[in-house]
Amino acid sequence: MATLKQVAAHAEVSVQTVSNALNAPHRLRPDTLQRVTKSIELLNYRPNRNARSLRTSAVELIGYCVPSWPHGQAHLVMDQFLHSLCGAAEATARHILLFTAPVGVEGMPVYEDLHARRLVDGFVLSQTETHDPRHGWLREQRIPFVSFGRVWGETTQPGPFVDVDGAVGCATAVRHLHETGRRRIGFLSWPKTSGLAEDRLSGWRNACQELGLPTKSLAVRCAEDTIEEGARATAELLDSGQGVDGIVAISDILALGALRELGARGLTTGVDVGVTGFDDSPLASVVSPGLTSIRQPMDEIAAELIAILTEKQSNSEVPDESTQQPSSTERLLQPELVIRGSSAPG
Amino acid sequence: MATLKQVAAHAEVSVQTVSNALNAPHRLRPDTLQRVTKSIELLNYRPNRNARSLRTSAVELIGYCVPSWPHGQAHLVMDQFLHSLCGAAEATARHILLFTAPVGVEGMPVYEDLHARRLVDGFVLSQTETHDPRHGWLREQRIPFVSFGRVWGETTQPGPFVDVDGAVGCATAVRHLHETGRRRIGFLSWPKTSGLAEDRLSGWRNACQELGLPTKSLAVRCAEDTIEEGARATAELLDSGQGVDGIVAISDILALGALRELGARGLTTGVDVGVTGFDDSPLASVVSPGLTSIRQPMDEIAAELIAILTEKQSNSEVPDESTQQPSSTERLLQPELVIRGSSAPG
DNA sequence: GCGGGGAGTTTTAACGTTCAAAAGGGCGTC
DNA sequence: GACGCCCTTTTGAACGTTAAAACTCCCCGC
Repeated sequence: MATLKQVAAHAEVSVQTVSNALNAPHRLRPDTLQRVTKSIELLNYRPNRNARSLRTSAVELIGYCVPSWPHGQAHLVMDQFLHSLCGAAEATARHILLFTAPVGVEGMPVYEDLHARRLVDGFVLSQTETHDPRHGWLREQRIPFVSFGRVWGETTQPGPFVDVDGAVGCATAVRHLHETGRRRIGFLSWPKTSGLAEDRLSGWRNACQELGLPTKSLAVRCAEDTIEEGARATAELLDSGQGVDGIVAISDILALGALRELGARGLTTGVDVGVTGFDDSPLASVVSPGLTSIRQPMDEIAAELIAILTEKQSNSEVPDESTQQPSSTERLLQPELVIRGSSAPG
Repeated sequence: MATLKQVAAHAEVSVQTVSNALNAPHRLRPDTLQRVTKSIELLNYRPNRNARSLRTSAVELIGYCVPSWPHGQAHLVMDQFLHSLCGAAEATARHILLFTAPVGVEGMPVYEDLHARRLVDGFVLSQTETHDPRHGWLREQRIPFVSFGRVWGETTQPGPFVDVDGAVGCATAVRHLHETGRRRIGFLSWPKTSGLAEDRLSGWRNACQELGLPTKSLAVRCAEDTIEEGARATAELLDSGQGVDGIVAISDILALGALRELGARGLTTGVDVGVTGFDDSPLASVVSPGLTSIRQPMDEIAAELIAILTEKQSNSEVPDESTQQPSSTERLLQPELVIRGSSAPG
């Protein structure tokens, strides 16, 4: 494996010149640059990342804790997210390092250790919980991080975040169902303890009120995110005798439950009742009729996450104690409604 | 951030002694060890991984290419796999580095680059395809790797692998359905081009023949892995007039299609017809009745992958040109049938 | 002709760790 | 008491890179 020294010898220049050829080519005379470049190619030289990181004390690696869900409750869009995140990281010559850690504050020593041993420069957090303790902890330790998802239950966010406007997403779904002629639109939600759920619920309620649609007793809470619960809640809506003709579900799984219940009752999804889900998970396109769903713009999210994290790092070189302003970067991105058969004009 | 030097000064020993305290504690006199250990704890010292890697030229990082599927066709158990893989890596003080690459041989320069720049020691491959070119390429470059999944279509495997015996899995499913009283068991498969599918199909066929059950025209191929196709194939089976009372599906998605079709015909899953899926994806437990499914032992798989990769690395220190035997490590693990309502005694 | 300046290049000195070899100290042996 | 040996600790060098300072030309102005 060729080193800088060998390239230097081959091109008959000093090591530093070769280094400059790669990191600051404008400093070289054009002919020298060309000569060095040729030697680099000829010897198939690749800089040793460890040596570079040791010198510059930047590893260009970003830590991401792979979430461990209770069995059966899986993150159906995680592979999409990871793919986007990797892509965004690579666009800035960085990579993603995966690790596991206990949930909550219990896991913080793991984060701290990875940072102290210089395995990563910073972290991308996801699966934020209400009053998530990780953000504040990392902030105190001055460990760079950015969160995918707001921390619910706080008046001010404990750090930079990127999130998707779930309320707007649900409002869009409501308006779409309204446009296709639905007038009694129900909402399948989660327990009140979920900040995420309350946010999305508010989007549904506001949109309905704006359009002059009823909301009273049209929101049903599901105890867990299963097809079974979605079906049960749908049954509840249909049995309420309000003539429900549209259902906005807070997740694709619950929406699938709705589809099942409609089918069981001999109703035609997309004709008798319009249904939308959330996340545009693989399920949405695999089911039939296809499930209209609210898609989070993963590529954009990932790009913003990486951008915030990298600009944070370069800024943190001047950690001015006195003017320690939060200056948290906050990005709220707009989701996109992917329309499929489940909401076809009825 | 404390360094070895600072710890050494604090404990009044040389740097090397502190290094030894961590890497070869038996070399120190007990009292010295204790003094050094105390200083390490007091200063909260953590070795700098970059410096260590530079010196030892081992980064303890394993590359894994995050698969990019055509939209809609997702890897439902990827998060399980990644979680297990991370855990196994961490058990040996290693970590997983994620990256993206074009599929097939096109992506090999990315692998080569990561290895040349010393970002990773080796790779875990997955999503192997028939005649996958990656394995041979890596082998030629003498880049350590291990494959999750056999390379189908080869007479000898091009490298070490860990895989799950899909044939045995399907045979188990057949026997289970037989035990619960089913006598005409169909099989939902994929196109013939999939080596994976042929393997699992053979398991179904052999088990049926062993039990004296019919197989003729009881295997149906689905063009793609969707609920729609699963439903269509199930309809085909039911319409064939053979009195099918059991269905072994090659994937959970296809099984879901079977469930839907049964429901649509007023048949009760688990009573009239028993159904099994494959992978025990989150869907299996989220659907109702729960889907009996064949679970791949992810933790065990991951542990074997990491074990093979790490022993490979320590062996490769003696790359004896003359006795260049393949010596590929090959592990075939047994899957486990997770029984749920979809196959309840009928 | 000589100092000033700038572009291009080299030299020096790290970054934090580990390996190899050398040094020190205690102890038994003859 | 000199020698050798083992056990522990130290010294010196190296891993491959980059930041910063130093050096070398060469051109310019006065």
